[in-house]
Amino acid sequence: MDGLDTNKINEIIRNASEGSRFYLHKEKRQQELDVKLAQMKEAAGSYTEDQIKRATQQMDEMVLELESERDLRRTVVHVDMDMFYAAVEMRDDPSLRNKPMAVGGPGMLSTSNYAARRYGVRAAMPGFIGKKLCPELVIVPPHFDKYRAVSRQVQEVFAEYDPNFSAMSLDEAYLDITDYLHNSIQALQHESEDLDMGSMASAVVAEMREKIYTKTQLTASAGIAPNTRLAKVCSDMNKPNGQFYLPPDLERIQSFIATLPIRKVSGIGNVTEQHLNALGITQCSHLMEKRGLLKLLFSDTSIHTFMSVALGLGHTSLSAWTEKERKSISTETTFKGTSDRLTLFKLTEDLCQELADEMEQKGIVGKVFTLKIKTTDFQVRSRAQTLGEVTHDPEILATTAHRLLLHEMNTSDGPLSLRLLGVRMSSLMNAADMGPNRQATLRQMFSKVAQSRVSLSDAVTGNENLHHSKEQSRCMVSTEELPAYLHGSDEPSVGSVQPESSEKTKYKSLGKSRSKNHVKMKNLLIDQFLSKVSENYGAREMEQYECSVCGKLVKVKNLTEFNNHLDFCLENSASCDSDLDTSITDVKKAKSQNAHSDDYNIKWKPVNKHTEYQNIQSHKDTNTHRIPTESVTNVRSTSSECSSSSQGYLCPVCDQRNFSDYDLLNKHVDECLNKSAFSQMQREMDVQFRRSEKGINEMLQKSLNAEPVDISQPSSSIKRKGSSRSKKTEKVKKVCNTLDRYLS
DNA sequence: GGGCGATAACTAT
DNA sequence: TTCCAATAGTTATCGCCC
Repeated sequence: MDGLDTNKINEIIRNASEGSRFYLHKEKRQQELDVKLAQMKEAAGSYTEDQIKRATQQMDEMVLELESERDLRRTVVHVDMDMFYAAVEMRDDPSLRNKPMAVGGPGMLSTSNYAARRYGVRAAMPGFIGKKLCPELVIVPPHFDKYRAVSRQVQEVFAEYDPNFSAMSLDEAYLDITDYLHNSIQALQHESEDLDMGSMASAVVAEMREKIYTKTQLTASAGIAPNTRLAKVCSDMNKPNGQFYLPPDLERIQSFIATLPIRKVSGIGNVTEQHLNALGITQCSHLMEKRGLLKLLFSDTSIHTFMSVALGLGHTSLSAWTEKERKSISTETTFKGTSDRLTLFKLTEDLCQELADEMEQKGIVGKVFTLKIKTTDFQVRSRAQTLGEVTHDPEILATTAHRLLLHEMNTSDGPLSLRLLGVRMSSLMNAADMGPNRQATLRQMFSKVAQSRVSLSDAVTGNENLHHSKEQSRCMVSTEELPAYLHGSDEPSVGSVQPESSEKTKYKSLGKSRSKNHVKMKNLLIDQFLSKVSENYGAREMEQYECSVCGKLVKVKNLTEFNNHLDFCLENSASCDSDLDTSITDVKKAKSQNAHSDDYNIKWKPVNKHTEYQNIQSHKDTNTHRIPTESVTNVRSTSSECSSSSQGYLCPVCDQRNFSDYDLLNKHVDECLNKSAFSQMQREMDVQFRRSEKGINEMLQKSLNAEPVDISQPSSSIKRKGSSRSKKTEKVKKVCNTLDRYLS
């Protein structure tokens, strides 16, 4: 690209973008970087000679170690199709061949042909600027299906030389042709005496490029070197339609590397280049010269990379390098900026569906969900949440995404106006590795509830730290807001405790297929639970206790909650007359009667285990608490006379009992949830919640006889429940507790 | 204080 | 007349735990 008037090009680009939000943002970023660079320079100047000398010695050890791992035995090829997308378009439309053209859209160009590059039009440039640089520029929309088809043809050629080649993208791949060369040389040795590996490699690669051309009418460039890093640099040396061979010779490599501009190295981009430039490092040999300074200024990972570059080292095994498992999967979309909540929620949901589909198709599930947003001012933010379990369920992703998005909306100054939304899943694993029980079991569901509570509160706490907002308690995501926004309603039902109204419509409308019913059901439970927790408790820390009765780790807000859990556990295993089961069975029988009973005025009968539980207080410094075993062993010995297994478990969905085994019940409930229509299920569950709550309450009233004790308080200031809370709050809290019990 | 998981931002292509 | 992407890996930082 000699003779390019870069000054003129830069001026046109500046004129075209100056004043735009994008440009302003870019300038701001550069200013921030400049500050960092200045700080770095200052730090660099402050080191004494002695410090640098010592750092250099330390680096020498690293260099020795790296050098000892040098392997020059492999012949690696990097093949890169020339201006791939543009080349395909030009091949298929001869009228484009002599014109400056680019593939892309008005928003962004993917590739340009060499005619266009003369005007400064290149990849990653917006189309309108391309037009400014070159008014006659033809912009062709991309045809990915076509590129994929061509790519397959090219890869067929690659496979002839290395069946285990690594495709980096549609137009780029690494090949290890060492074995191919050995075989060829053996086959040819009878004919010629002086076959050296170098000319053989060059000939083989030239032949490969020729085959590609014959097959596709497209040219490729290639680099041949002892490792991937060098091969990549070499493929750029004689572009287009050329190749470059760097022999496996230490001296040749060193001289090749020495004058190589650092920016030519894959992995060193704009920002890293600026960092290094600030220290006077412009070519690779400088990296070695200033290694002491680098050691003092950069992270271990960075200096390791820098030294590898300086030595001309790289990967020599493609399989070890590229066959790493995928670490994340994502999708994102840019749109005309909007602050319309309904639109943003809908978009988010669509993205989640898309991501879920792709994950399902690839057979992967993930555990960490990340929402990415870009404001109309080009500010990029990401918000992540770790899910209770691995999944690729679109509903779970969407629910999580909505929570995070809503939180951003609530914490933003003024309306949140976005131009990009993205969703990403990481911590991936193969869906097949999840084992036979792919559906969430009830047990998992319970743990999911607990974990969601923790994650959510963590997420919010994280945000508090970020924004230092004083209004954070208000920011606790109320999932009850979602349906209102999703349906365009003006009235988010924040704060209302009416499980029958808002949530039901929400999930009904989200529901698309019956097979997803169980997930919806679980989401519903979680959301009901979460919204109430969030509303009443704010984002407080959860604590974990080990229940000596059921043996599970129970996550609770405070000891009172755990107290309640223990009571339930103890009562449940000790109860010979099966009050609980009866109460749940009664639910079904009576479900037509007074389904909307609003009786939340449960009078929790006292649990006079105060003295026993006080011991727990001393363990409060850790997050996991263990109940003194003596205090429960007694209870257990009495209860063992009448274990729950002899009683059987009741399916809360269909009324079938006789499940002697918890896991059997679990499976059955999942099936049940699948079978029934969702809306009906929800109605039933709602009724069951209340009835079982009532039943539990009655049961407790019968069997317990002291006032409840809030043991999170010092014994001298034991409070009666509700004494310091409003009636409504108290009521809601009880619903929460009941739900907790029900789930446990 | 090291190891590690969670989260957010950065960087490269 | 308008008008600057999409995807994924890496790194930094914080808090928790031992």
